[in-house]
Amino acid sequence: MKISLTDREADIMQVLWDHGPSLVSEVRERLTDKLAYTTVLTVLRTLQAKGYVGYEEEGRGHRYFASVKQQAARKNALQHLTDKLFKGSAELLFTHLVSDQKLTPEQIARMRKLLAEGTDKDKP
Amino acid sequence: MKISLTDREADIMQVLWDHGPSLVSEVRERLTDKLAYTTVLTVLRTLQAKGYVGYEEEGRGHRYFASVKQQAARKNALQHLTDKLFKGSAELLFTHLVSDQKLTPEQIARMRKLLAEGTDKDKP
DNA sequence: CGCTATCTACTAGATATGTAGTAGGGATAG
DNA sequence: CTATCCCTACTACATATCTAGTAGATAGCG
Repeated sequence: MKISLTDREADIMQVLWDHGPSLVSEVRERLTDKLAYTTVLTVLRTLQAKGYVGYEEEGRGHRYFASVKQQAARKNALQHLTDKLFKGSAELLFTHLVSDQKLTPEQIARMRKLLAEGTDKDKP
Repeated sequence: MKISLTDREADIMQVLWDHGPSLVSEVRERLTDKLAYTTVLTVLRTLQAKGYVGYEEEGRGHRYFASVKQQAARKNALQHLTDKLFKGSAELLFTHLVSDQKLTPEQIARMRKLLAEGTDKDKP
């Protein structure tokens, strides 16, 4: 499934991924930006219409849960960005990531390790 | 400057970055999607309003040019994505990049080299 | 039972995005 | 010169996004 989240939708999905199934009020409390209750509800309904969240009845209200994996959303967004601004080259994106961000030696070390593992996987 | 491009805007900036200052008709010809002349013009004017492109008179028409660097746009987009979907962690984004994309051994090798250079830069 | 708090559903309006048409002016071919 | 073509400016309109208000249901309190 193709997943495309707007900024605000991403904020809300983040809450659901981090905290699991939540009531509207719980999502609202956990958002950094303080929005009206109905605003949060509206976005949740948009997400539901898109098929990215579901909910189950709980008492008088609904408990919403993410129905797409964070991994999938990340992959989609990364793919989209790669296509739109990096000519489809993940390697090019990586280059910018390393050049622009100020990475600590520890981060670089971990990244190297990860790359080494990736190479090893080719000969199991 | 904060740079945020919509999908279509990115398409058009890409043409300007790749081919340099261009007439509307030239931009249009180079776009993958075939759009009406006026559509391209409208987007260029939006970009101009945002300060991302400028133009100079040329004969009867305008020759548009990017006034923001591709590097800057890429950095901004990467930063935005990192913030929105990767909890602000470039390292986390990198992890997904390596896991999700099918990278060739050559690409991995080049990435390792790049990381090695990054490490070396710390002790010049 | 009636009041109040809490929910959802529906509605609303501003702004952004995407696409394109019409009007009108200057250049150009005959 | 005049019919045509290319180009910009302005306008239009559908859809998406963002935010929030109003209406109405329900549940618990006293």
